[in-house]
Order: sequence, then C-alpha cells, then structure tokens
Amino acid sequence: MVDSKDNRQTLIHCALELFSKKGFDGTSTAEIVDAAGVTKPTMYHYFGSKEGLLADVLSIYYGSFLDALAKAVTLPEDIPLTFFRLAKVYFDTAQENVAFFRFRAGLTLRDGEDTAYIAAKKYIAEESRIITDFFDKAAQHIGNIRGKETLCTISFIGTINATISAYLQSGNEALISDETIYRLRQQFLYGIYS
Amino acid sequence: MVDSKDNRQTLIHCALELFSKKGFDGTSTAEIVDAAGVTKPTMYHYFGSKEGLLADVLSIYYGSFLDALAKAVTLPEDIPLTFFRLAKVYFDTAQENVAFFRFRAGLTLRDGEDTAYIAAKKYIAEESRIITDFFDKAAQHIGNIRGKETLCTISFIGTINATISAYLQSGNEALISDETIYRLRQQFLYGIYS
DNA sequence: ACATTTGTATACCGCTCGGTATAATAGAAG
DNA sequence: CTTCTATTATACCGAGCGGTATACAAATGT
Repeated sequence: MVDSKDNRQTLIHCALELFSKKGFDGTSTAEIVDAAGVTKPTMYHYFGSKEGLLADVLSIYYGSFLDALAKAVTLPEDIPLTFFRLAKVYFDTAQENVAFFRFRAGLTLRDGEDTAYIAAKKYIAEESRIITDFFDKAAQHIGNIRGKETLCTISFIGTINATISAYLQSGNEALISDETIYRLRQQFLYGIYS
Repeated sequence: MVDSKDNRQTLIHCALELFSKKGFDGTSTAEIVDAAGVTKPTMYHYFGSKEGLLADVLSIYYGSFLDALAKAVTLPEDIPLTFFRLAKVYFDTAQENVAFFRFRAGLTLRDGEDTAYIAAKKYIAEESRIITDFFDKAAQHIGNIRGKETLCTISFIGTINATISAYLQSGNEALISDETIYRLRQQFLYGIYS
C-alpha cells in the first residue's frame, strides 16, 4: 500500500511475528498474507512455499544474529571483554527483536522431525560452534575452566536462554542488564567448579 | 489386540512419542491412532478431542515428574542433599522417559499462543515454583545465594534443561552423571557470584 | 510506442485435517 | 439365552489447509 515494494520484507516480518506466537505449523499461509496485506500468490511469487518463507525468515534474522555473535569473538585474547560482548549480543538482540527470540526459544532445545526445527538446525549448530570456540580459547588463558569447555558451553547457552526467556515473559529489563552479565562472567570465568 | 484394555494407555504412549518427534500441531490424529493400532472413534471415545488427549498426556507424564520433584524437596533442611536429589530427579526422568523430556524441551522456553504451550503452562509454572521454593529456603542457610534466588532458579532450570538437551541429542550419558550434579551443586550453592 | 518483465488479484483445486453418525461386537449380569 | 453397557469399526463430513492457473496492472528497456 504505502510501502510500494516492501511486500517481501513485510511478509518476512509478519511471518516471524506469527511464527513466534503460534508456531510454524500453527500458522496458516492465509493468516500470514492477511497480516501482510497481500494475497497468497504474492507470497508464493517471492518464496515459492511456506517452507521457503520460513527459510528466508531464519536466514535473515538468524543470519544477523550469528554475524553479531561472530563479530563479538573476533578479539578473543581479551577473554573477559569478549565474554561481555558475547552476552551483550544476546541480550541486545533479544531486546531489539523480541519476536525473533521468542521464535528461537521454541526451537532451541527442540529435537526431532519438526519442520521448523529442521530448518533452524544449521543455525543452532553454528551458534553452538561459536560459543564452543570461545570457551575453548578461554580455557587456554583461564585455568579453572580447562577440561570443562563442553559443560561451560552448554551451561552458558542454557543460562542465557533461560534468562532471556524469563525476560520475555516478565518484561523485567533488569534480568538482561549489564549487571547480570557481570555476575554471569564472574560465575563462568572464575567462580565455576572452583 | 493382545492387550485388550490397554488402548487408552497405548494411545497416550503413542501420542507422546509422536508429539515429541513432530510437535503437537505437526502430528495428525490419524497418525496417532495408526501408531496405537486403533481407529479414530476409539480415541475420541477416551479423550473427546485431540486437545483432550494432549491434556491427559501432560497430566500423566508431567504429573509424576512434578510429584518426584516435590518429593525431592520435602527435606529442605539438608540443602546440599536436596540439591542432589532435585537434579537427580531431572536426570533420571530424562533417562527413563526420553520422549517426555524431548516434548517438554520444546515447550519449556516457549511462549505465545501455541496450543501445546498453553496446555503445558500450568505444569511449567508449578515446576518453576518448586525450584524457586527450594532456592528460597536454601538462601536462608547459605549466605552467598541470598538476594539471587530468582537468578539461581532461572540459571538452574536453564542449565539443567540445556544439559539434558545435550544428552538427548548426543546420547552421552556422562553429561547427566552424578559427577555433573556434584559440579553443578558446587557451582550453584558455593561457587556462584562469589 | 511497444514488448517484456515483475508483481498482484480473483478464483479455484485437491487433499488432509479434526471430528462424528451409525452400527457391530464383546463381556458382564441376570 | 438375553440384555445392557462399554468399546471398537466403517464410512463419512465440513472446513481449512498449502498451493496454483489465469489474467491483469505497472513499471522497465529499447
């Protein structure tokens, strides 16, 4: 309508919004095109299928999220600062893009043959790889996490996700404040398994 | 067939199995009754609707899980032992009932209007309440977690879930061993935010 | 001015979905 | 043997699903 050529972007945005609320299987193509103010052929023109739309949604939102994560670990020699930047990317992205993190939350711990999970699998693996790499490098400088890299990675992602999930449900921004990051950093880099 | 009156139990079992693999919305009633070796009217005779079946699945499996959790915190004066029992319930249940924990994992961090999430909401809240109660009581005896009960609860559930999720994906039983519990206990009761 | 490409709308399709009307069956009680 | 109740099967339904054939409008290049 007003935005002449933005139908593609609008569709991606509306799809994410609906997927995050009702799940991929729970959202119909009719709902998506209604929300976007277009018709079905328009959607199929751009994305070919409902799964194609999902793939583009994941590519765009996961893509920039993972880019930010990867950028945060480009200076791994300063471990505490990198840890802060890493957690900050999570919290900032969650705050800026609630719908994406809500959708991501429903996917993160998932497993099985669920359509959305299968499509998101590669991104989840990539995220895990970035965090694992960080803790592997951190273990070279900080003795007391050596040998516990795997557990650190699992625990870090789990705690971050649970914290963000609690924030999304409560709206309490204190949960994702810098202070929380300081505490987590203390816990993970120095206080862990001590 | 052989089991004359077990159709009800068989249906619940098969439904859980399918829900955990393909999600609630992704599983059709036809698939469920096929897997159970019965027909649709049988299912509707027992459960009234697909959501009724879901409600019974959740009630049975979440029910016994939450009972075990509640039982584990009945002696809260011995905090370290209670912590061990609590984590043990998670790990043991996950090991004994993979399908339930797989299904639960997809629900835990969820939010929104998803059918399965709405049905599971009360159980998730009850679980959270049990853990919160534990850390509240623990804070009365252990100084350095005082004031951080909420964060402890979030971090505990998040770490446990992420650990179990990693176990479910890898099959590596070392992840949910007693040794992991000892490490987590050390981290949560004494090493945290120190 | 005109052909071509790109994007959008109307109207529709086949299929699968959750759910049901009806009736046959089996076991228990008398 | 009969009757009643609980359980199961056959066959089907309307609705909504993902997806599309067709045609038209609006730019774009020449």
